[in-house]
Amino acid sequence: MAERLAVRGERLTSGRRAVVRLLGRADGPLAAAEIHRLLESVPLSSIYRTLTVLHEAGVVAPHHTSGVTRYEIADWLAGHHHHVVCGECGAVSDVVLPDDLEASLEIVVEAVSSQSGFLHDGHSLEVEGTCPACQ
Amino acid sequence: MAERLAVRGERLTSGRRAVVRLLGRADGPLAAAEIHRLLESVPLSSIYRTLTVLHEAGVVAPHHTSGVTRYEIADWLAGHHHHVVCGECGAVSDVVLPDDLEASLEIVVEAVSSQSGFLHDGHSLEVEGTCPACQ
DNA sequence: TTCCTTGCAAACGATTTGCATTGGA
DNA sequence: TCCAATGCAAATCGTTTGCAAGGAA
Repeated sequence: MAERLAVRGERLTSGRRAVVRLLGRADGPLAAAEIHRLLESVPLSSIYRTLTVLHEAGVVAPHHTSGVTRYEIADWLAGHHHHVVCGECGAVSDVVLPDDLEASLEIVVEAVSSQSGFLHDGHSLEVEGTCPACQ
Repeated sequence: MAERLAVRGERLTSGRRAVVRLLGRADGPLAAAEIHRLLESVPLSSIYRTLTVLHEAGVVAPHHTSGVTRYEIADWLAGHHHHVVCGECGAVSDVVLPDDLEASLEIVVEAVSSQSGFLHDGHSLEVEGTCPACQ
């Protein structure tokens, strides 16, 4: 993963390492502000720059919810999964599907992309709902 | 649909009607700025307010992509459908699935929500890809 | 006539950027 | 050593809001 940055002539500094470690421990995508709250020593602007670099290097993936952009470790590093988003509080939680369901989802995705003429390179199922805490 | 607003003590004015008509003609969700470009006479702030009111009344549904919020006519009025999003230019296009695929998608959604403990009230499959123009 | 809606401008929150300084390979 | 990364402050972008004036029921 470090090579992923090195190849692009970029450095894996302590600040960047801290952001990656934090995202690795999280159980859902995090917004820049949320990361900054947990990593007070790293200024917000550096977190934004780090997330941009990591995204371009394919290490993290952005995810848009209710006006804020949250990032998480990319699928190829953390494993493929989906999200449930709480319509009340905005909480996002990861869900991993059993292989058979993932397979039938893949069939649906193929259908969608062929019907639209888009070249698809990924998919994410976003389920809207109400989280246990808000119910 | 007009009643939907009337019941809430709100009015279906010419500006609001224009926004709804425009969204009805669009073949994908539109952002406030995009609507404003097509409806120059309506000030941006009124468009934002109109979209908020229409959302609360359940007439339109918000959709978050690459940092901007786009709105489209709600499923119960326009029919249930999904989106393909272009990773290059951000274009969003609607896709309607045949019943059998929609049924298998529903099974997957059930699995996701039961696994997460969320009470699910809707779903949207977001397929990321590259649109014909950007290929 | 009564409220709701509109317009405009100012306020806001999230994200980006310029520039001098620091630090990693 | 050299070039990329950092810190800070100012700028930008999408979106929201206060308030006085206009318009629908």
